[in-house]
Amino acid sequence: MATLKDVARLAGVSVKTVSNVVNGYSFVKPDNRARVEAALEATGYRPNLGARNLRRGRTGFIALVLPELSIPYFAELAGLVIAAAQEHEWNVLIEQTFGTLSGERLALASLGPHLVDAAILSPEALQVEDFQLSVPAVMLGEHAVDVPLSRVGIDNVAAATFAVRHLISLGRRRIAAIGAHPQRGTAALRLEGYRAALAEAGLPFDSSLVVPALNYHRADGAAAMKALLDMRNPPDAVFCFNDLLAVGAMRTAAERFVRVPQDLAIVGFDNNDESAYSSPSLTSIAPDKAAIARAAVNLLRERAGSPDLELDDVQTPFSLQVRESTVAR
Amino acid sequence: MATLKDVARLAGVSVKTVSNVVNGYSFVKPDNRARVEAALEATGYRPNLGARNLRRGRTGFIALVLPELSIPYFAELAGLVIAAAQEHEWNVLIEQTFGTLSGERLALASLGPHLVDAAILSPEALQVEDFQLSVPAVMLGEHAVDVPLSRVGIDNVAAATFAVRHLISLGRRRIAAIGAHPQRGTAALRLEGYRAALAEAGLPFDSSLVVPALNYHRADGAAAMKALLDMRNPPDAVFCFNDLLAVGAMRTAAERFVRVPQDLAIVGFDNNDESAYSSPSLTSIAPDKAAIARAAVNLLRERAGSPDLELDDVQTPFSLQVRESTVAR
DNA sequence: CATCGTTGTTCCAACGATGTAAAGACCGCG
DNA sequence: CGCGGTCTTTACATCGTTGGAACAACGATG
Repeated sequence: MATLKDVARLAGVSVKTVSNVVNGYSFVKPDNRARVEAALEATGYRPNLGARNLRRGRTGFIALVLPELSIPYFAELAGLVIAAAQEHEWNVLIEQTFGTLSGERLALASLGPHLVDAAILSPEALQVEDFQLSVPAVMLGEHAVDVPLSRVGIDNVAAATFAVRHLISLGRRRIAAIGAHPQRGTAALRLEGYRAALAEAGLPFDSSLVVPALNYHRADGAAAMKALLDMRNPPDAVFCFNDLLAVGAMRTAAERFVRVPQDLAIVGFDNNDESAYSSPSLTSIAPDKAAIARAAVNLLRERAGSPDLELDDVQTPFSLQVRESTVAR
Repeated sequence: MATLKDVARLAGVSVKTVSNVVNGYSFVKPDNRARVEAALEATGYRPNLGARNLRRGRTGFIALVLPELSIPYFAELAGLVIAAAQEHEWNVLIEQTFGTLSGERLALASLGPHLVDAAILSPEALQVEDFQLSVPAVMLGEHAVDVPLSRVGIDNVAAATFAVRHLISLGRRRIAAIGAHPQRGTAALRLEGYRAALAEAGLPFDSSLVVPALNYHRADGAAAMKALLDMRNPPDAVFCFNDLLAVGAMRTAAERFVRVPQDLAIVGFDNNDESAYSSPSLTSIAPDKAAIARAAVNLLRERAGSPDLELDDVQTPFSLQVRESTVAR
């Protein structure tokens, strides 16, 4: 692998002149520049990023800390973050926490300024005292406790209200919610939006219709739905706090021969790619994931330059994708 | 951020002694070791990986080059690769190619030895002449042309034969295939397996039942299925070259009120997480993804040590998950 | 007591790049 | 012709780390 020194020797100039050419410094004599460029071409020189970054005091990496790549929402988001980071010459390092406190702490601990310039976090269980980060960071989504970090995401309360309002507008009156969780900030906010929509329509809040979910996987949604269908007076609609829960719920409904949407309307949250292709297809709150990714990376760029900018809260747009799980073909 | 120098000053020893302690060198006097360890603790020292790797001539990163993280198979695999790499102190850098030749070339070009120690590739369109890699690499899956790389993956021909044999054993006689592709190696092999199973059962090969797919997304499967159902003599079973195609095909079947599996049995390939929860759930070839990830990382470990090991071909196990898309509840 | 081998420590150079300062080339002007 | 200023290039130090050589301390040995 060619180094600056090799190129310099070949071109008959100093190492620094080559460095100047590589970095686009203006004051290089045309014939020297030409010789250097020829030598660069001939050797196939590629800068050693480690050395460059050591010298420049940055690493060229950002971390993306998320629960699991096997969760479609995070996989899709990760792809978009990688693309957005690439435009700013950042490489993305993905750390999986599996949603556990220890996993998240481990990931955070490995995040030194020597490894990454900044980080994007999607925490679920972290405590306030854990947020002693040594690099600028942005948080995606919402957290249960107030945390000294900038944030990017949609307005969860508004989105949840919007979703439940949609169910109400279809004439549903016994609307359940799946996904309550003691620690997750987003869960609390979506529940709040659910209650707001009910109140707005003058519908009673029935806590037996709120089913908690320890995880947000398909299996949890299926289990929660079983519990709801076993009730003496089952719901005529369900608002699920993410699409995986909704997919699980739909699966249970199908197994029990409950017709969706006739007997039971279902709304999800996240608008995973798969939700447009299920049978029935799933109505879902669709956050603009690309906007989230771009906003997060942009925030980090500002923060990485000037570390002590004040906290920001970027609200990205969302919409409701209405599909067959609430409105039959 | 504390450096070795800071720690050395605090402990009253030389930089190298601290380095020795950090790297577990045996011959350090107990009291010096103790003082150094105290100083390490006090300063919260974390080695600068960039500098360390510059000196050691390695980077601590491996690249994972894949089409898209939004494709569940790759997302699940990426998660497993990250986990496997972590056990060998490797960080994973994900590069997305979007399955295009230019995207793959771009990704390969950015893979210098200064950036990564090794790479795991999932190429789709690359030509033989592109495989001039400057780092050890392993390929996942199969490639259309012979390529000088070690390989990890399942036996695609055997798996495809197994899948189609299953359809035949259910009494299906007009079995279609969705996913033929001029460039993809896996497509050619799966097609070969499909033909082998037909031949074995004495069934005729009908090329009008083989539908190509330019991409392997859900939309492509849906479109291909439409074409099949529009035939004068539509098939009674479909073997799809991946689960996304199968999901798309099932969607089309549902829209046309074709009953699965009664009128049409469907088998997929990859066994995505979502395939267990669709309605009907999807029968699919299930490669052992964790085994693939582990094998790939292990191969790279050997190759990174001694670059010119002979090519290897690791066959990982697979099974057939039988579900409702071929056998009704 | 000189010598030796084993331990323990330090100094120096190097990895590949870039910032700084200073030196060299070149120009026009008085 | 000498001076000052603008280009252009170079030497050197530096980022934080580790390998190697050199050196120092030590008890044991002959």
